Amino acid sequence: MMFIASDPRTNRLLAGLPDAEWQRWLPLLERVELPYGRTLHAPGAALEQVYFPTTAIVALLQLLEDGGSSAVAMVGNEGIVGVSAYLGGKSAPWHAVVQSAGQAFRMGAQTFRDELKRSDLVMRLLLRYTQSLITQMAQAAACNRHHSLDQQLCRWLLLCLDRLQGNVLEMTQESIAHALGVRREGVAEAAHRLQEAGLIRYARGHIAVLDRGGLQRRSCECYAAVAHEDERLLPEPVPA
Amino acid sequence: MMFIASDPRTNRLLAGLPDAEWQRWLPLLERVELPYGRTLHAPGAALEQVYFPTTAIVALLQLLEDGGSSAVAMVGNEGIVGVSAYLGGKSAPWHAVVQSAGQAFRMGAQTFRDELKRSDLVMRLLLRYTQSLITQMAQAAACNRHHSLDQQLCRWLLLCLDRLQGNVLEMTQESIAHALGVRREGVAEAAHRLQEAGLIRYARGHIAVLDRGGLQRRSCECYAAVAHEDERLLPEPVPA
DNA sequence: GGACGTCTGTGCGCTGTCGAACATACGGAC
DNA sequence: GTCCGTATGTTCGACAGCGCACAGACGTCC
Repeated sequence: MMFIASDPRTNRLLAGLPDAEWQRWLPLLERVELPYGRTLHAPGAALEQVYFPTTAIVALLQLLEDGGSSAVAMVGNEGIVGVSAYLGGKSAPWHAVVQSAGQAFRMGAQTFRDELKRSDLVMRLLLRYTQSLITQMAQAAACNRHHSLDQQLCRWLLLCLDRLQGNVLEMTQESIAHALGVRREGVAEAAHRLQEAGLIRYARGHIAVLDRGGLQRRSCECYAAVAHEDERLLPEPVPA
Repeated sequence: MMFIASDPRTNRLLAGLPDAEWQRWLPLLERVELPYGRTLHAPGAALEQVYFPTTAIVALLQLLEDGGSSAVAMVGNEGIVGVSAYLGGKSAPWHAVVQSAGQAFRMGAQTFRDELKRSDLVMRLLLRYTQSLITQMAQAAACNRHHSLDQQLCRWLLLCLDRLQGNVLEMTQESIAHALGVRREGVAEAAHRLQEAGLIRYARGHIAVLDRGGLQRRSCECYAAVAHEDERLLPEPVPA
């Protein structure tokens, strides 16, 4: 799709690095294309690489024994995939799966840890991101309990939209169902209602958002709550 | 109830401190009695104190605009209430409410931050706890989506039990309902079934666990998953 | 241009939880 | 002993989402 090489500083964490670190990190970062569906980390497996998405979106999925799943957070150009690298657990219990294809920059986990030891400022940047991630998870827990599928679909679309340029999402109802932990049929019905209302238009894996404000009004409070905390905690996005 | 002064090192994080820090921290810690229902932190409010529970249990509740709620994590003698103090957010979006009365040791948030700057080891201890907390939240999100009220009640009782000495929990069905984000009536029915099965006995705010193994069998996998990660990430509890 | 795989649409009965209304029971205060 | 507040028991219809089964519809590859 997009073969344009994205700027590493499209990623808000990389953009938030002090100049000294930025100069040092640049040669350590490797650009990678992340195809839809690629698994970046599996639960319990040792973490080899950390990823800074620029145009890709990664979902952190908690998988259950019965095959059920639920996204606990989404990571795009505002964050990093692989927080356990610095939290100290070496592995994490969730799957990190590419939800929307795109690019990311990656760094070896050990290199990353070594870098963190050198700069307190960078560590603080990452800790703030960690709080933003926790906020997403806490909100997801409450949202899963209380809000309707329709509301959650709107939330999910908005979260994706914020992490992409443009207004078209490349994802099937099946993959959304997996992320939300609901049936595909449920997503189909909800998506149909949104299309009827003129908020989106979709076909075979392409979802065009036509009325962003309308989505926000149909969404539960969870989207705004998370977005607001992100604003508070994370570095500004770099303007295109 | 319990007027016996608990040992600060009943808290596993305090117990995991290196000796030098332990000596320095001891005079900085203040013992407090935490009555049932006390709010330690409100969402958005600046964090003044951090708490290390010893015999108390604190629930982190995500509150929604419509009055709905859901516990995103539970903090007892294995943890600390107030992670945002070191994550850098100054405040957090959830309520920290005492779910089971008992004692804790507290420290001023700024004092705590100053101490953290002095020791990398302590920081690493706290980061590992952070991962354990994240694990709880992620599991809670998936659990809220997929598991039955019965299973979740068992999980909740077991989580509480692990953080207390003895086998009696002092909590009403109402407070459990609030924590799980369900109706009191639902908890009443589920509790009745557990009592019928001989797993618990309860009356007016006292719940005696009679068959812990039975609870584990009825619980969803989420309890074991969280307990296992705690084991992996946190310092050993000190033996009584 | 035909075949096949992927993506989406739609129907059914089933079940767990909700929301509301009400009944009972224990326990401390006076 | 009486009263009142708190904790618990029970039942009702309503409904969102599930699980299943199957039917189109579009794209792609030979």
